[in-house]
Order: sequence, then C-alpha cells, then structure tokens
Amino acid sequence: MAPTESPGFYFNLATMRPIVIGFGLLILCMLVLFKIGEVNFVEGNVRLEVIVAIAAFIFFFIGLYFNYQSQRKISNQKDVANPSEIIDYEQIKKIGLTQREHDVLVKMADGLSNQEIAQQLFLSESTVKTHVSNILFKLDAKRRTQAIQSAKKLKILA
Amino acid sequence: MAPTESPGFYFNLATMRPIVIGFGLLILCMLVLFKIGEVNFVEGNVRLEVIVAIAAFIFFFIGLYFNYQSQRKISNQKDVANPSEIIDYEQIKKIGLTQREHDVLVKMADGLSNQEIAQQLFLSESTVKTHVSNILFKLDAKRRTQAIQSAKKLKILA
DNA sequence: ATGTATTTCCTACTTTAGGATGAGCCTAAA
DNA sequence: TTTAGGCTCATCCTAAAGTAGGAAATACAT
Repeated sequence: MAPTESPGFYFNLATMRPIVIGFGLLILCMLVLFKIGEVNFVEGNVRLEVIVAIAAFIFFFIGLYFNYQSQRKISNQKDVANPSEIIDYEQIKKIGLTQREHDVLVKMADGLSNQEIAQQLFLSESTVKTHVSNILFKLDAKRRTQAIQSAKKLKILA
Repeated sequence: MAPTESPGFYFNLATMRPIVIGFGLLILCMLVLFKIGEVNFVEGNVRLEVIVAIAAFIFFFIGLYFNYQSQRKISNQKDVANPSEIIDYEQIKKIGLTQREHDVLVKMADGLSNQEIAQQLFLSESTVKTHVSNILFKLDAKRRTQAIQSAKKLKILA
C-alpha cells in the first residue's frame, strides 16, 4: 500500500470469483431467511437489532477481506516515494516471479507449510505446490529453504 | 503465527484497538437508534430487508476503510528498525542450543538438505536429523523454515 | 480477435523431512 | 566412579515436500 497516487481497486475475476459468489450467496440467504421468517419479525419474536448486528458483523469482515484482496494486487505496484521499502520489485519482475508466486514465497519465508499457505491464501494445496515448484525453478533452488535464502539475497523478501 | 512482515491480515492489539472501539461504538449507536425507533419497525412501516441491506452496505465499506487504515499503519511501521545483524550468543545459551545444533541451524538457513549438511559437517544424515529435531523442539517450530524464521527473530542467525 | 501469460486445480509418483526410540562413546563435573 | 550432557548413529514409520504432466478459465496486451 502507501503509494501516494491512489491506485484504485484492482479486481480480476479468477481471484475474486469466490468473494463475489460468497457475497451474492450471503445476500440470497439473507433474503430467503427474511421471506421465511417474515411473520416472526412482524410479531416481534426475533430481535431486529440482533439480525442487523449479525449482518453488520458479517459484512464488516467481508469488507475487510475484500479490501485485503485488492491490496494484495496493489502492493505489486512499486512504491517510488518510499525508499525505505525493502523489497525490490524490479528484481521480482526481472526474475519473472508473478504476483501470486511472490505471495506464496512470502508465506513460505514465514515458515508455513503448503497446507497452511493454502488456507491463508484460500487456495488448494495443489495450487500452492504448483506455485512453489515454479518459485523453485525461477529462483534456481532445490528446496524451499534455499529459495528463501536466495530471495533474501535478491531483496525480493524482507 | 502472526507474521509481522507479511502483507495480509495483520491483527495486533495496538493497531486493532481503534478499530474495535470504533466498531463497538457503531453497534452501540445502532442499538440506541433501534430502541428509539422500535415502534416504527414493529408496525411494519419500514421494510426489514431494506434496513439490513443498508446496514450491510455501510458495514461493508466500514470494513474496507478499516482494513485500509490498518494496512497504512503497517507500511509505516515497516521502515522502523532494521537493526544490526549480529548473532546473540546469550540468546543461544538461553534457548539451550548446543554448539553443534547451532552449526546445523546455520547450514539449514543456507538452504541445505539434511544430506548436504551431513556431507559438509562430516556427519551421517541420521545425526543431522537428530540435531534438526532437537533444534525444532528447542525453537518450538514445526518445520525447518519456521525454525529459521524464529532464529532470525531471536538473532541467533545472521 | 487472438495469442500469451496467469491462476487455479488435479492425479500419480518420488524424495525429503520429521518423530519416536534406543544405543554407544566421550568428557567434565560431582 | 558414577552421572549428566553432548555427539554420534541407527531403524522404523508417517507426514510433508517436490516432480511431471495435464487441463481449464481468465487476464492482458497487441
């Protein structure tokens, strides 16, 4: 983040699909619930505040996640104004690492297993393995530990 | 877990406190408003769906904004402190790592496999495995990557 | 519009890592 | 001389990592 020029939101369908679908389903479920429970609400058996509070909570976190996804994309755009930035985004492009691969690389360096990375990035373990393999190839590493070491030397990891 | 340097969800008390407080206040305000306007809702003059939908959208964007704010704070914190990369031998003793274990840890951080470490230190792979297991236990890590990450934070690795 | 690159996911397979346990050897301290 | 800690090595087993190859949808640029 922190690019001085406002980058705007970057959405691509592949990564946003689950979010959009989830968002839509949530609204649908909500509407269905309302239809079903309409009488109850009119009779005042269910506290309106509770419903709204729950909805607020859910959508609050959806908003968090939504923004997180877009931030992830934005962070790819290099930050010229902030020289203290440790990561060399030019180097990343030079090596040919994609955005998603770099995401995985960061998680790898945090010491996460493929499964944990999959959970945190909302991917299958298969996908993570694919990314890891590509990372190892592009960084000319035989193991993830070696890839992390190389990446830090190349300043594509903090 | 809470990898502090990685992008994504970053929750610590310091950065989240204003968010939590703000969120709580908003819900409080909402509840108060409901108390005030309770009669209208019971009478069914206002569509419940509309209210909830509006609440959902509001909180959705609040979520967006809060995440945006927290992200900004993270990127500001990044340029704090990139201290010297000196090995803290006191820390090593404190944790209980032996000399040989530290040797292996260093090789691990270089991205070597157990077999390669064995060759470089003139050991059998079995011995290296034993050392690695002890290292993982003493550093409270599940994987070697995690051990490396922890070790660097504890300054027992350059 | 079309071709290239990205992202996602899969199956099947091999290799490496890691856990649990035991044991022999050496050294320094009690 | 026991004892304790450290170093070495082993086996057996499970879990995780990594390879190879394919496939489908999307993204992006020309």
